[in-house]
Amino acid sequence: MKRRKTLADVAAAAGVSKMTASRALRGDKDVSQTNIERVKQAAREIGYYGNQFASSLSSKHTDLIGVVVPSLSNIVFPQVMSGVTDALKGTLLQPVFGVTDYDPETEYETLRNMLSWRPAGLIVTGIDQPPETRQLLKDAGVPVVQIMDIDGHPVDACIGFSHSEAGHDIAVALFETGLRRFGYVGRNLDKDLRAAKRKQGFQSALRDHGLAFADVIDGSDLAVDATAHSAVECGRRMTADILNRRPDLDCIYFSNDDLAFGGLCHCIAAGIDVPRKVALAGFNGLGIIEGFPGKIATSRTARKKIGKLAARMILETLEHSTAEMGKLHILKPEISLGELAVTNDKPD
Amino acid sequence: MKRRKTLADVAAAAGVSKMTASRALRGDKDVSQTNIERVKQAAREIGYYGNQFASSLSSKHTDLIGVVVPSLSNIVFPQVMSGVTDALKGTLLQPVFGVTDYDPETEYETLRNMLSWRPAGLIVTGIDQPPETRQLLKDAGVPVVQIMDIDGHPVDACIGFSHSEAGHDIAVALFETGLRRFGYVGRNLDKDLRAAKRKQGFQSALRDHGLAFADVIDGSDLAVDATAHSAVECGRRMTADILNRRPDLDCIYFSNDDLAFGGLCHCIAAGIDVPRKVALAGFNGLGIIEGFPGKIATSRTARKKIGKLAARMILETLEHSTAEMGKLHILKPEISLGELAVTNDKPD
DNA sequence: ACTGGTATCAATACCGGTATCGGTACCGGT
DNA sequence: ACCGGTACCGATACCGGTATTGATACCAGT
Repeated sequence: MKRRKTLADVAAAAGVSKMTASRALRGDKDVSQTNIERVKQAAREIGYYGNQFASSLSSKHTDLIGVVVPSLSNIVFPQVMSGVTDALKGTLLQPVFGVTDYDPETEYETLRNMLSWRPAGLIVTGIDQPPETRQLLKDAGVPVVQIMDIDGHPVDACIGFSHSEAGHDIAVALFETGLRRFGYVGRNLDKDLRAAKRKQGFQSALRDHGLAFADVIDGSDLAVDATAHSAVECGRRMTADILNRRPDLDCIYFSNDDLAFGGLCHCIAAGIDVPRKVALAGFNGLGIIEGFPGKIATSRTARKKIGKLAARMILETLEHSTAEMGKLHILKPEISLGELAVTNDKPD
Repeated sequence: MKRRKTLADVAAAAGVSKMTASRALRGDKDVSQTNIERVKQAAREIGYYGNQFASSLSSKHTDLIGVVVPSLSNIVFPQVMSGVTDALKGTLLQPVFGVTDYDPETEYETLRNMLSWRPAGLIVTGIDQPPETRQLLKDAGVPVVQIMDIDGHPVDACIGFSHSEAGHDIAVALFETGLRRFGYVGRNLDKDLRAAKRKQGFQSALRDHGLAFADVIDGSDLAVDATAHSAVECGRRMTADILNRRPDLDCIYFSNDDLAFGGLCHCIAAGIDVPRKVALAGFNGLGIIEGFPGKIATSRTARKKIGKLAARMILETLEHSTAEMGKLHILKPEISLGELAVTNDKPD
């Protein structure tokens, strides 16, 4: 393997100094038009591409934005990442992704690792990092945006919405359509803190009306092996279970749309009329529920937009060295009741 | 913002030289036990974490594995990424992801950019890169694994399967269950070359029996705005369209499971018996089709495993400086006919 | 006491870029 | 002819680590 081309090679080929070559390639000023072309031509000819290590080390500056998400299997996070990528397209900045598997320890390590790359900014999912991790973020010395959750104390900027409120709100909306006997189906609540918050919010709304979940399946039952099956499949089975135990339920709140959709699949296969016999409510507003439009109530979250905004906020902060956008952005989920809505009122 | 801690600070705090501190932190040899502890203690106290730029520049060595995927919105690729991440967990290597949006130009730029990080290895989706991009991969001087497709000439190692064969095989399987009037529903075939290959393979199998697609919707029709809706929603609408035009179809081949599932949703809502009135076939074996087990025929691809294998192959190559695993791994998709199978034979 | 070997450490020279700053050439104005 | 200003360029000194080499101390063996 032959030696990699360096800037010196380009400079030599173009007949200029390293410095001029460097400036020409970066579009810096103080280079004549002829030399710009000469250098670029030379670079292309010998197949030169820069060395970020040298560049970043020397300039004490990177174009990296660290993005930490808990999971890749939940489509929601790739969508957030996609938003970030879009917002950064065309800028000089570039996202770097890290996955934590919902594990605080892994999260800490991932962040440490990212910081060793001296990113220009950080986007981190969630707001409930343990103290040590928070400290890391605080001391990072770069803009930090926490996303997807605002129930807590942000380290710096924060974009998202309140999950407990989201749970609360859809509970109220469902209650107002006349539903009374609620069940809950979820899984991985021990790790997915935000889903747990939604459940709590839902419960608190029920309590306001003197109600409580008539039945709960949260995956701590061994009824379903959460890891062996897809979310849709789990939702289907858990729904079968809960409706078997409590056929009188008139509404089931799921921890997300995938599970809810699984629930719908069960109901359709079992000939259960949704939403008249039992209403189903999920969370996120995923594309999947468009398969049977209006059947599943949900809270539509602006995932991609959150990613975009987070990236833009970092950009702003870097450019103006102070966030002009404000430190907190709330993108309240929009409740969609689907067919449930026609009996009472009709939003959108 | 105070100056970042450097190795020199650690060394000073520990009362040793930079070099000794460096060795101690990296677990290199030639350091006394007492000094190892002294240095590590000092590093912890002043909150030191390394500078990858300096480290990698000096050692001419990185722990990065570049992973290039075409999209984040198609759940398949996050799953591949997830496989890579898993396989790399516990090693010193670390994945860095890049997204191309199915655009060759973006792919080229993404790769150039990755190479400027001097990765230790590259995992690239697809095998049909344009010449210039291929050259980049060839000259990279690091192990390159192309994944997800083997229909073509790999640059180096290659893990995946033949899409045209996959299309061909499921066509044969479907034909053997007695189906004869086939329709095709897909979208983005201009960009998703692998989907196009499956379609071709399917067609060639049909030709072998003197058949052809009775009708094709590939999204070039303006019937559905491909970008405005989810894949499931698109599948639903396109299926409605094609069955409206050709109610006599007895099987529809979709470019993937999302679309196929949308098709199933339409059929269920419209009271069309699947698979007896019309059979549906997709591709990938996504979790989503477990919502109605057995209803959709599909080819189950080992996406996560492909990611894992690719990462492991890079590891192997780096360790032994020669791939012991062989340069080509074919993970042939497993055909699942679902309910169609019971009429003829029963696999699994 | 002398030699060779081992363990441990520090000084030095880079890695491949970029910031900085001091030239040089050339221009128009007087 | 002289001067200040501008445009352009290159030598030099780093950036923060690591590979390399050489130095030192200490020990066992003879």
